[in-house]
Amino acid sequence: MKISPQEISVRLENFRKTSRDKRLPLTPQKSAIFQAIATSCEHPGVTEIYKQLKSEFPSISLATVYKNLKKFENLGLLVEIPVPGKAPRYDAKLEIHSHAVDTASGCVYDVETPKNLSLPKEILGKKVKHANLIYYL
Amino acid sequence: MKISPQEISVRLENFRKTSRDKRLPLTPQKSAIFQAIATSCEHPGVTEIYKQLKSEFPSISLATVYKNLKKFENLGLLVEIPVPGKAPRYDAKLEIHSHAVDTASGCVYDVETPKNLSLPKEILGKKVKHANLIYYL
DNA sequence: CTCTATGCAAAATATTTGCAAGGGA
DNA sequence: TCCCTTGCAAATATTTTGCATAGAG
Repeated sequence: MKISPQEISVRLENFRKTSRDKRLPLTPQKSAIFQAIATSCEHPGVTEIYKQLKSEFPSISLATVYKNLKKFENLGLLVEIPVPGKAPRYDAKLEIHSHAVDTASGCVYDVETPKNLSLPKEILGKKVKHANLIYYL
Repeated sequence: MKISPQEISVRLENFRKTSRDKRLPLTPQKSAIFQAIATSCEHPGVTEIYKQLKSEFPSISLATVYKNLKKFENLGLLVEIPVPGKAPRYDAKLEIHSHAVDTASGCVYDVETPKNLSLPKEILGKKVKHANLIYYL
């Protein structure tokens, strides 16, 4: 599953626009962290992002990654994808996601969401922001 | 949403049967932990379970709760419901079903699974044992 | 009797916070 | 200049592990 260059552009542009609108400084670290998520189909977690950026920013700290992820979430730029028994992953794609968890090996796979699944827009009077369908194999 | 007495019986019986089949001792703590989940529609998390059992078993340790939850999961007796930014909750309902997570309050609700959702029976050559659809509000 | 479970304490992980210095707009 | 951000270190929080003992089957 690959992300198209167009889709990546949309995500990055959205990130820059939001930063501008909220008058938030756009630092190299921030951009790199968001980009790491927006350009990846691996749904990286905190540790993966930290390790990946370590080469580009040798002095980057884990706290910076945590702080930025939290900020991005609050800004609605990304979504935390919880995976049972695993560290949460992050994704800049806001539509529904599906995962298949191999309960024996612990591996997590991306799978296509059923075409016939139409999500309710609201539940209990609240807007559905995101949905996660998890299969256990 | 309340759980019917019949449903609770089924869950507890399943728990006892599995323990017998696997020749696992059935201790009071274990039973209490499973029961706390099986009889609750609140989907308690580790801390809630621990606090709840503290009165019945003043010397129970958090480690025991963790160990048993992990064991129950491996036995397929319950399912972890991940909640973004919050501690995971647990659920003893094993059919394919859906949850709605209020990301602001952390509340977890049972909701009806869309009728039009037809799940694949197999993914990547492995049988789908269970599936969980989680909405984030 | 055998094997798993329990509970304690310690260790390992994971996440958050405070604060001084640095750097975008 | 004005804030926000960074990175370090320390503080917390969370989860796991080792081990001696207790207890179920």
